[in-house]
Amino acid sequence: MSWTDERVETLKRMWAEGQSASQIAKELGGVTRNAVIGKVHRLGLSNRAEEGADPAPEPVAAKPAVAAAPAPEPRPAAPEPAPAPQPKPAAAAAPAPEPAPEPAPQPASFNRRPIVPAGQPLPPQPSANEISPEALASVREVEKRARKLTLMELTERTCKWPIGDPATDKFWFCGLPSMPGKPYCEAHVGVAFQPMSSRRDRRR
DNA sequence: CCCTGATTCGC
DNA sequence: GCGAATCAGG
Repeated sequence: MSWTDERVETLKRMWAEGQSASQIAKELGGVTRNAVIGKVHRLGLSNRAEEGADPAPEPVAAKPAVAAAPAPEPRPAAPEPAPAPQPKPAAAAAPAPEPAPEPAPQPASFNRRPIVPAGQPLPPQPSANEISPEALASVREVEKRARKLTLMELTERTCKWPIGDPATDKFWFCGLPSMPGKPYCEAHVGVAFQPMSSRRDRRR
């Protein structure tokens, strides 16, 4: 495999999106993460910091709150890392039809209903059970940081907790590092595997 | 161990 | 220019 313009484009885009070298390598295929990193350096885009903006520390979170209610910040607007609107540098004479990937417009006749996959491989949703407030808060927090992987992107070590409605585009898998030997990340393990007890003492 | 990026250096 | 091997770290 060689670094064609197209592949370099993908590399640039994904790197700008903050994807890891290994993820990019996986996407491109035929190259290792080393190759990707090497290319990144040769292209001189090693430094992901674009502007002289603040160093913006990584959103360190995820610790399931040991003491004191976490009181999760009501962060209303999901920042959505959608960067790089691809500044088109004035394409000269080219008409450039631009394929425009329209995301399947729903016909008005489309009847939406609360379809639930019925399959039982899906883990219990947080709302379906009594979850400890800590675990719940942790899950909410972690879902904001989900890597939003597709089914194909899951590996043995990525959290397979589904997020969103499978019937819509708003569906993905958590994708954060899973606990060794478990299918989910720490937060989701917390809500997936319950001791099952809470309602045991319902006295008659 | 799993993963990350950074660097070196023979090709 | 390329990228495996290696280094340095989380």
